[in-house]
This record gives sequence, C-alpha cells and structure tokens, in this order.
Amino acid sequence: MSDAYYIHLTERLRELINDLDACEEGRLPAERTLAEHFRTTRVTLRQALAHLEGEGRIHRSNRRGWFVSPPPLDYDPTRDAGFNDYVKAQGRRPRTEVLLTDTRPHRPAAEALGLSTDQTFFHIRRRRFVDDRAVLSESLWVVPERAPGLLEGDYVSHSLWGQLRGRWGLTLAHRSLRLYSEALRAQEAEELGVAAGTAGLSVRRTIFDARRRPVEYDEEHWLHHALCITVDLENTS
Amino acid sequence: MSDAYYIHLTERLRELINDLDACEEGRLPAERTLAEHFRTTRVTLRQALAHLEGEGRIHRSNRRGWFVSPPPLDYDPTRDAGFNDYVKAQGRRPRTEVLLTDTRPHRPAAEALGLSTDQTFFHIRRRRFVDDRAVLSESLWVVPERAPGLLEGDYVSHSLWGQLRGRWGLTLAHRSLRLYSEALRAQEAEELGVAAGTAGLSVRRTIFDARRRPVEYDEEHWLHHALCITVDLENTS
DNA sequence: CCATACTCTTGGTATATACCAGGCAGGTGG
DNA sequence: CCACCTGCCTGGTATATACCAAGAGTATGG
Repeated sequence: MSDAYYIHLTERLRELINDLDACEEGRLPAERTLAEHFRTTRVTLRQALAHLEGEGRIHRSNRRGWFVSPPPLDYDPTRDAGFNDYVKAQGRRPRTEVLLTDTRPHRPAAEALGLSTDQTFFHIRRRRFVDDRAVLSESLWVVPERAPGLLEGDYVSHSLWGQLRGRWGLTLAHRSLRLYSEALRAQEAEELGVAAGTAGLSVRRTIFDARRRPVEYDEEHWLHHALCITVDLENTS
Repeated sequence: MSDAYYIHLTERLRELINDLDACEEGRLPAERTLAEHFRTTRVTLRQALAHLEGEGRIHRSNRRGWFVSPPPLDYDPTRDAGFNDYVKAQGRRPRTEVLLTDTRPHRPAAEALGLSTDQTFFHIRRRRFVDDRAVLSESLWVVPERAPGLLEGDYVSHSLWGQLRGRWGLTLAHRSLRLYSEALRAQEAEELGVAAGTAGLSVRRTIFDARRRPVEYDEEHWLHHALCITVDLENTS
C-alpha cells in the first residue's frame, strides 16, 4: 500500500498537527525545520504539506507559514440568515470589510436577472472573516428599484437580506444557486491573502421576489475548505 | 505581476490545451517532451500542470498521461431526475456500474435517518461514468420497509428515484444535503482511477417521505471539477 | 491463436541545491 | 516618539538528476 515515503510522512505530520491543535498552537514549525526533523528534503516535505492542505487540515499564509485549519463553517446558501448570525451561532467570530461600493451596470448580473445590459445596480464588494481569517470575497449587485437608498443604509452590521425584508418588504421567493469548484483568480486570491490558483468554491446566487421581479445577483468566492454547505428542503417535488 | 516563470508556462500550456481541444485531441504530449519544448525541467512543468489541473482544464490518468478535461456536468442534487437522463440531456454519454449490493446495518445511514443503529438497509455501491470517464463513486442505503424487493428490481437502467415514486408511491418530500470539498480517500480514488488525495466533492443526502418516514441516505464522491451544482428553489422562506 | 513475457514509455517519487521575494521585528536616525 | 531602514526568517520558484512502478504495445513461445 503506502510504499511512497511521503504518504508515511503525511501521517506523521497528521499526528503533529493533532498535537499542535490539542495545545492550541496554530502554527507549524518552518519547512526547513520539519524537513530536517523528518530527515528528508523540503521538496518532499512540501508534497506532504500540499496533501494535507488538500484535505483541509492545514492552510498557508503567504510567506508567513503553515497553520492548523479550524473546522469548516456550516453554511446554508438558501437561508437568509446573516453571515454574522450564523458564524456567531457556531461559536466563531465574524468580521466584514466593505472593499467597494458603487452604482453601475454589470453584464453578468443583468444577464442572470434577465435585465437589459445597461441596467445599473447597487454594487457592494466585501470581504468576510471568521476568527480573523479571510475566508470569503463576495460581490453583490442589487436592483436599485427594489431597495432605493440601500447604499446609504448600514448594510454591513445588519443582514442585507434582513433589510431587504424589513425595510422594503421583499420576499426572496425564487432563488437559483450555482456552486463550482474553482481556482481563485488573482484578485480574489489577493483579497483572501492566498496565492492565485488556490482551491476555492464559487457560489453564484440569483434572487427574485414573490412577484418574480429581479432583486439581487451575487458571486461569492470561498476558501474551499472553510465551509461545508448544507441545504434543507421541504416539499420540492 | 507574473514574475514567476511557471505562470507564463501555465499560459502557454493553456493555449496548447485550447489548440488540442479544437482539433479534438484529448491527450497532452508527455511531460518530458513538454519540458524539453518549453526549455525547463519536469519539476517546473509539473507545477504548471498541477495549476491547470486545479482549474479543471486538464486531468491525469494514472501513469497514462494528461488529458484535456471536458466541460463540467450540470447537476441538481435536489431534483430526482435520473443520472442517465440529465447526462444525456447535456449531450454526454452516461454509464453505470454496480460494484456491490448487500443488506446490512450501516451506522452513518441510521444516524442520519434517525433510526436505531441495528436497522438494516438495502445497500448499493456503484460507479458512474460520463463519456467513459469515471466521475462518481456513490453508496446508497435505502430503508427496506419503504421499498421491499428493491434489490430484485432493475435499479440500474431505470432511475432509482423514479422507481421509488412509481413502484412504491413514495414522495421524496424532505431532503437534507451536505456538500463538502474533500480529498478522495484510497477506495474512492481507486474506483475513479485517480491518486488518493485527488480533490473531490462529497455530497451526502438524507431523504424522508411526505409522512416524514426515513427513505434513503446516500454518499456521493465526485471528481471535483466534473460537475457544476445548480439548485433552483421556489418559495423557501 | 492465444497467453505470456519483455521492453519501452509514461507519470510518480525522491534527493540535493540555489536563489528569490515578501513578512516582520528590531535597530537607528530624525 | 515615530518613521524608515536593515536584515533575518519564511515560504516560493527553479535546475539537474535519478530511480521506481504501472500502462501499453510488441515480440515470442506454446
């Protein structure tokens, strides 16, 4: 079976990671130190580290080191609970940074919502953290007619969907989701503090209200092991 | 920006892949050939190949070579259209292999469905192909009381869910889904003809009927870039 | 004619080594 | 006291090379 040395190495590292996790030490020793300790080269060691990264056990922070990964976040993209709420509900610490807001046309949003390509949107781009680790970069485009004055409101500390319901009485009735494993592109990767090409999960959502009027389109880019998607459905024949 | 040579190399390879795809040539030249052609080493070349693999552009077949990847399959885990139907609907060629059937208890299934751990299930393990490439390894456990005689039926060429509806009049009313990026373990990896640790997507489903009686639990392991998950929801408040 | 054995090709694993570039802390000068 | 600079530490990229193991086709012998 496990003829390859790096498989054995991976198991040894797994033990090390468990130990570190047990004593709440989040960081692994330097690659050179580990390679010397296991009497191998950095190349082979990095192969094992990459393997564990693929399993979601550890992650890297650009030129800072390797860190033990926390358990994934449970996330239901069909519920409109605010990010802050469900992160806190899982005993984790949420944070949100708004990177950009503007008002302009956006072709993919228009196409997804079935609007003309010169339709303008309220656009919000933000970055979200769990326990101070950036795990999500998202952009959302809201149809201004559905939520006039949105960008003047406090759209960060309160749930956006909660506001759409509360302030504008919208029912988010029809939703379309698309999930896809991707490699993070330069911009998202930079925002999440990882190398371009790191594995990610892309979530795109298109939302209409009860009268089938277009409400919102958004694109999320998650660090792929940061979340576990759960969906509960009733009566969808 | 792209100081690293392997980034440049990745772009060159991307062009090559497009060319190959255009002339319907699915296979890339050997690593040694490519390395020589781009005047670099296999190590660096493999780094670029791994990058493209992460993007889902190419995939490898154990010691046979690198191949251009087909576009992902659209898949809606909330619909009970049969695998064969929606693969064909997308102009692809489906195939299913039953690897194993038996009848015995299974703890995870029992727990997910809220049954006692000594509950027995009809268990089917199978492997599914798209255009002769194995993309999915799945195991499903059906509560025998819901579908007596299931294993005697032709559960391969017809949709399983179609049978549950047609032969036993079941409505698959309540479903719970769980999606998670994973590294394929030895067994699934072998069944899919890839190396252990290859990126995969795990889908677990728990299904109850209209009377909230447990019907089925299943675990799917997909090659992660083989599919794009789409979900359409109505009126889920 | 078929099965077996050989051999070539392919990717997979591994060592040894070098230099680059960004994070970060500690020192230094204004 | 603060801003900048310097240098060390880290992971990131790259070369050169070797041998292993499984796939695949070919030659060979019954």
